[in-house]
Parts: sequence; structure tokens; C-alpha cells
Amino acid sequence: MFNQRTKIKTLLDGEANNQEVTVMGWVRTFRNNQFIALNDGSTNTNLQVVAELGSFDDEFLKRVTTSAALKVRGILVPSLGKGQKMELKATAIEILGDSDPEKYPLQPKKHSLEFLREIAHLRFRTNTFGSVFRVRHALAYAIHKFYNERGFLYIHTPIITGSDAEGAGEMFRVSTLPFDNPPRNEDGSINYKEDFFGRNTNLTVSGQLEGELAATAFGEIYTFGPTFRAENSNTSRHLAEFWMIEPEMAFYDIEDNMNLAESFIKYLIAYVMEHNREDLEFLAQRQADEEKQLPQDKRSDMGLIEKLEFVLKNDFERITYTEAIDILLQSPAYKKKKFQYDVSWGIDMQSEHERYLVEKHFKKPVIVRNYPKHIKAFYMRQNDDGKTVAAMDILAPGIGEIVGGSQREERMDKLVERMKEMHIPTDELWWYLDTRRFGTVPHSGFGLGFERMVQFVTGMGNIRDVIPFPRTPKTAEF
RNA sequence: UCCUCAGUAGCUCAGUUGGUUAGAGCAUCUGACUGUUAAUCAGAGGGUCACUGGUUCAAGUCCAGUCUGAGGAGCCA
Repeated sequence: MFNQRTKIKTLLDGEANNQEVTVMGWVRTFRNNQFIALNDGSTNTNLQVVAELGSFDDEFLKRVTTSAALKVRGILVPSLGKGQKMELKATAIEILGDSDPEKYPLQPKKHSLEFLREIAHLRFRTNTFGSVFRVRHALAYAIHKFYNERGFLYIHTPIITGSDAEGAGEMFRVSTLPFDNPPRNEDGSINYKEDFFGRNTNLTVSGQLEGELAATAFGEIYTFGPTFRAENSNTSRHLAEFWMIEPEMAFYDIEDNMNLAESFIKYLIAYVMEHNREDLEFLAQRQADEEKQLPQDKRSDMGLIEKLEFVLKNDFERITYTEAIDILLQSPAYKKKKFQYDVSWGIDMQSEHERYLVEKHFKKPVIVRNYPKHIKAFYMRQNDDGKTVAAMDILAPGIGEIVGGSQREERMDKLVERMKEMHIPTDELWWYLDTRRFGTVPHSGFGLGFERMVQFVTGMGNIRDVIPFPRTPKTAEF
């Protein structure tokens, strides 16, 4: 058996007990020809390995370079030096993998996030990305834990979909047809009957419609999977491939839906606060350092940890769309004509408007509900006023929309009427409409953008830095 | 896709009104030192100035186009 190592985090959480242990990891720095800072990814804190002078051959020690992989056996002793409570006095060092220092791109210094994005295969070996991805993992785990504790079923909705009626953006086509000479119909259009699935297929933009099918049997379900949008979006909060959590619940109205979403977000934050304290503290420091370079008015009011605590302790603000528009119309920003886009009832609120509500007016997460129906999707439940639908968006400071959801239209006649108005083909979605034909029931659901949640918790400004290998327009390296 | 800004050594950046052989810090290499904490000290090597074309006696510097990146907008999670 090869792996008899102890993880560095386990050692550092314990005491220096003068016992012999074996650790394996990668060299962060080698100081003074004697002190090896070893990291194995279990924590950002390095273990100081001491190679006593004279105990190891000089030629051998030259191979202890940044990012070389080592297996070290030694005695865990209280540290003689200052910066750490314990250190490993090495009795045997084995180099598992050399690392050519002339070619290895990472140095023990600050690198720009842009540069690290170009070497995404190695950025895992930095403190920042170590913390980000440990937090990302913890959030993913907490998501399953949250729903499991509440009796929700985890449903795997398809990644390849035959429906292009989901209406959530441009789709990536899935095909095995030769693109230089595809089979054609007599009218010149492409003959998808010849394609792999015998029809036009795409990558999913949402698992919601399939989620509703499962919810109307199991009651409460959620999906957690990849989602694909072929939008040419170049922003710090959009990806072409991202992960989304979509719970869907029978017997929930919009109020129940908002309650679930709020307690969900708080649960995730609380989980990470409890289990990833060290990583959050590192990320908080990183964000604070970064913001030192910004002018005073661009900096966050609160530190990262303060912000998370604040979100945990306070209720989200809940307002209707109509109230949101009124607040904007009454705002000093509007009166001083600070907004680039005009405000009136019926507009689809712009980023600047949402930002104002969340960051200036309320200074905390805001749930806006009851949007005008003409700016929302066909499946949202129509309110009695004839103008609005039971939609709800959660807007988070610094991120914008983090959750989008609604109570679904369960009334067959209303749903079909709306689909026709919006030119959604009812025949293609026969299976979706069947849920309204057979035992229809009030139900609700929402989508939470996983990467946006990771951004919010880690304080990372660019969504490309919270997913291992980001897919964006013109970029699919690694 | 639109607007703005940027691209000079492995990294971060300086480079004046166009004018000799394009610089610094860090990293790397060599040597010294040896309880260091992004070790320190001395020395050395390292450049298709994003790419293509143009203006000019002369272009890192000016002009045009292209590519790439960042910030903002739209689309949204």
C-alpha cells in the first residue's frame, strides 16, 4: 500500500507529539536550504519540513524546487522557529515528481487573477484558488445536505434536450451530422431526421420543465447540474457552462417559495461559516487587500465575513415590483437624473436600478416579486390583477440576480392561452402540459446560480475565478 | 454584440515631444551565508516591444486593421 500519509490539516489541528508521520505534498518554497514549506491542498497553511544541514546530499536538495512533489517521513516536533507551532524534522525525503524551476510559472509572490486564468491547470496550487475550491466543494455538499434533510429528491434532468422552447437563451446544438454537407430536405432546410436522435437537439438551458414533472409525483425535488447558454456574454458574472440548482415543489405558493429560497441561501452561508472558517478568513484578507487599490467609494462597506454574518442575521427585504419602481421614482438618484435608463412601471429593471435597490437603498439582499407578465416567462402564474405574474427574483449585493423563480401556472386554460400569446409551441410541450391535465396542483420553484453563490460567499469579483475551467466566448482551454 | 481601456523579459510594470545598444523589482541560474517565514547578500543570463500592413531618414512610441485580455452595458443564473 502506497498511501499511508497523514493530511497536513490533520497534523496542524493536533499537537506536536514527537511521533513519526509521513506526509505527501507539493513544495511551496524552500528557504535557507533547510526549510521546506509543504502544501497538500488540505489547508492553506503549509507544513514546515526541516531538512537539517548536513543530513541530506546537496545535489539531492537542489531537486527540492517549487512545486516538486515530495514524500516526507519525519518526527513531528514543536517548532524551534517562530512562525509555526510545529514542524516536521525529516528523516527521509523522497522526490515523487521533479518540477523544473526554469519552466514552472508560479512564484512565491502575488500573481494577477488574469494571469492565473491562463494557467488554470496550475492555479489550484495557489492559496486563493485553494480556498475558493474548498469553499465551492463545501457549498456543493451543503446543497445536498439541505435538501436531503428536508425530504427533497435529487433528480437528474437531461443534459441533451429535444425541446428548444425553454426560452432561457441561445442554445448549443448537439448533432452528429457533417456540418460541411448535412442532409437536406427538398426545401433546402437541414433534415434532422437523419441526425443521431432523429430530431434537432440542444444542450439544456434549464432542467425546470423536467423538474416540474418529477415534482408532481414526488412533491419536492431539486436538480443540481450543468447548464449551457450560447449567449455572447462577456461579463464577470456570465459563463457559457455553469451549474444551477433548481428546486421544484408541489403544494408551494410564491410565499412558500420565497421562504425556501431565503432559508436555503442562509443555510449555505452558515455551513461554510462553520466548516471553512480559515478559508473565509484568507479570502476576506485577499478581498481587503485588493480593495486597498480602489478609491474609497468603490470599496465594500463591510468585510467579507461581516457581510456574510449580516446576511445570516437579517431578513431579506421583500417588496413587490410595483414598490420597487416607486422607490426608484422617489430616489435622489432618479431625481438627479443619475440613471442612464428611464424608470416607469413596466420596464425590465436595468442593472443600475437593481444595484441601487440592493446596494444603496436597502443594503441587503432583496426579493422582488410580482413582475409585469410581459417581461417574464410563459410558465409563471398569472396574478388576479391581469398585469403581473407570481415571479420572484433575489438580488444580492455585488452580484445582482442570484435567484430567479416563480409560482408556476397550474391552470391549463391560462397556461395554454399564455403560450399562444408568446408563440410557444404547445404541441412540442405536450408532456409538460400533461401535468396540468392529470392532477394539476399549485407548485413553485426557482433556480440558484451556483457560481454566483460561490462568488457571493468567497468575494471573488469574476465568475471565471470560481469555476475550475471556465467556458466563455472564445475560451474553452483545458 | 456594443462602449471604454490595455497588450514591452517567466511575472508585475517604467519607457519623455518619434532619435544611439529597450530598463527596474521579483523569479531563474552561479557563488556566499545558514533557524528561515514571499530568507538575505553579490554576480550572471533572459526581449519577434501581441500580430499584419502603412507613414517616416528613423517606430516600443504615430496611423489602419486583426487577435487577446480587463471593466461596463445588453442577455441572464
